[in-house]
Amino acid sequence: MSPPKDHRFRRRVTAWDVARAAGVNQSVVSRAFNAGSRVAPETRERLLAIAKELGYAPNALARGLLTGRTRLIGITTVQINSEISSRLLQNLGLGLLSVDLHPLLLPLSPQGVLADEIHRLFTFDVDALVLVSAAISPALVEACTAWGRPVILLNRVAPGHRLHSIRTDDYGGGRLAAQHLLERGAQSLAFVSGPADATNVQARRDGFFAAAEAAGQPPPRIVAGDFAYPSGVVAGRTLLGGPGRPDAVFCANDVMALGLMDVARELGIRIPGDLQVVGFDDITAASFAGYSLTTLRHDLDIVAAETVALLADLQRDGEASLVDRVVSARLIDRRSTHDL
Amino acid sequence: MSPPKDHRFRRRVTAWDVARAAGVNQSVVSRAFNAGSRVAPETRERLLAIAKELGYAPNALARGLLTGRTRLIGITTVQINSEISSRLLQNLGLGLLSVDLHPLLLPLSPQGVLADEIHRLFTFDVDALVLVSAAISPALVEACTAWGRPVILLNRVAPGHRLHSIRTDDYGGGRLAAQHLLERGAQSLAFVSGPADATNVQARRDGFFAAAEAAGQPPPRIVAGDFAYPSGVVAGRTLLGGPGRPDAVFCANDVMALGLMDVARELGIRIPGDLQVVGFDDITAASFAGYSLTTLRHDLDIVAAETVALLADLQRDGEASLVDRVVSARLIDRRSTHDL
DNA sequence: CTGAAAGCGCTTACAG
DNA sequence: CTGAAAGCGCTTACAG
Repeated sequence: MSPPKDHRFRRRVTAWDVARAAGVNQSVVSRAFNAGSRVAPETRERLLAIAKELGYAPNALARGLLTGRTRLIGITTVQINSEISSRLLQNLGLGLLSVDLHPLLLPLSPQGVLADEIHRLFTFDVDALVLVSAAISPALVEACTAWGRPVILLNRVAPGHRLHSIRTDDYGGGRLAAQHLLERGAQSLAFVSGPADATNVQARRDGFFAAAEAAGQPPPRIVAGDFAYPSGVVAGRTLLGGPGRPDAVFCANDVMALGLMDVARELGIRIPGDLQVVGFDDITAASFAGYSLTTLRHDLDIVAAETVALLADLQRDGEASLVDRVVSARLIDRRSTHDL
Repeated sequence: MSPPKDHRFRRRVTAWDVARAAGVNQSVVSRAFNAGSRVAPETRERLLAIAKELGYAPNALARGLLTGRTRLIGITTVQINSEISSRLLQNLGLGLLSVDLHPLLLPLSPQGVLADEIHRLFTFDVDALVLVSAAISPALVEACTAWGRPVILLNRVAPGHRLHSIRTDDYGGGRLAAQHLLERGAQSLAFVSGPADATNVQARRDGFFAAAEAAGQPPPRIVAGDFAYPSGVVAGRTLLGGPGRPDAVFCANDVMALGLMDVARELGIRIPGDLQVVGFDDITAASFAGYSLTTLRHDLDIVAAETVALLADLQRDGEASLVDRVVSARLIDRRSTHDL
């Protein structure tokens, strides 16, 4: 086989250049860069040195095309800019790099339809897919199934499908919230909800209600929210402005809880004296001195680490038995439920 | 040329399958998928229909290998989990997809050395590189220069090098902060700084000091910070706890300003009556009712849009003249400097 | 307009 | 242990 002709667009340093400089066949260069291959140790060292000098490194695309393993992991996420998603993405990305896997991103606007866009990742031949906090539509499940490679859902579930799932225990977190509030003497509970299509919000609510019922409480009052700060303010005005004010509120996320706390401050309602508040997420602002919000913490490093471990296994073994890992949420006890 | 044999690892649907099903040559299938190529319109339609049925789409890796354009854009960022970085990443990613470019992520831990890791992106043959708020070391500049393809710095500069730069006007923002505070009657200014290696912090400080001097003020007092909330609290205690308390503070970012405001609240110092505060970034929490922080807003959508436009140009033309775009920061006037 | 062929940069059986 | 060759899935001159 002969060395390649000049490239149309640009000239890269290739294995042929190294081979020529070393006076060996190109395939030997390839072997020098593949741990498993038989090469004379001194040959390998010599080739590696020449490669370094020439600035050569194997082209990952060509390798991927040939081996069927691109080491590319498709990651798709709506709202990278939410604190939880972005922290998860950071942890995940760092973990992937540590096992020589590379995140190819497919960010989606909230209005975007994932099932339509997902094919972009397929054309790049990603080895696996990680869906971060994305809504899982039937069309999406179908596309993933037809695709035939591993898919991991983060903080979402799609029961009855061959999709791996790694997630925070939202139900357990909801239970903890109710138990904690009741232990501290709460008499009338309320819940501020999130977007209707987020399956994890439902789980948080269900856990909260179940624990309340188990303690002999009537069903908590529910106020709608959409995860954003202003909806927490609105919920606060609704719950705290009129008669029948609850003495304990569990918000489906922290940001809304902060809005509700700001309303309480405005109305002169003392926290935790007159009102206890619990959030979910443990965002940075929850620990600010001005709030000190008790909340349920996602263990995102665990979620990320488990995801990376699973992906590394899949690279080795091709397939793995279906994973459904639930990471428990931890209650972070702060002043919004707890006087110093 | 004959159709390929069975693949070692898995069988994809290829252009050959479509060609066989349609009774044409594989090259015709390729042309059907390339807008610029001559194919009989009816042939194209027929092929597209068959492709759809078979679930065929051209493999982006093979295409990239051949054309020298992968449509992959390397994006590297330290701390995706900071609100500004993650919002920038979200905007950027969305913009890239809209021009059929794909973000390959290289996240870095704060201790990570970018110059060492950057080669990973080179092996994937990315068409260009975008560095988000990364420290630009000489080694990094050298690696990028040797690589020879376009590099865009976001919110950083590296004067004297062939690296494009698109950034917020930090200096101008610093000036605006000082002017705004002085207009509102501030008598003694202070500045809470950020990490020493962030070039944008220096620019904010320089602008702030320059405008103070231009107004005949003595140089503001400086307190060190590191961008994190606790350092804002410490700065607050330092500045507000002792004698010679300033009546106006400009913080290098919002998070520290919030820490300082929480200290003021604790000490019973009224904002803006006794103390005016200005931040930088306009993070979500700055607009919370409990803070209502006046701040300088990055126009991240503009930064992202300009970046995408530049990358799209580069795809078309190969090279472009060096871009150094400065996007002005906008003062967002809230209650921390302004009674209702 | 379509077909046959070369080639992108690599990996991996297959000989020797 | 090394060389020669085939092939991953595509694009693009080159003929006809």
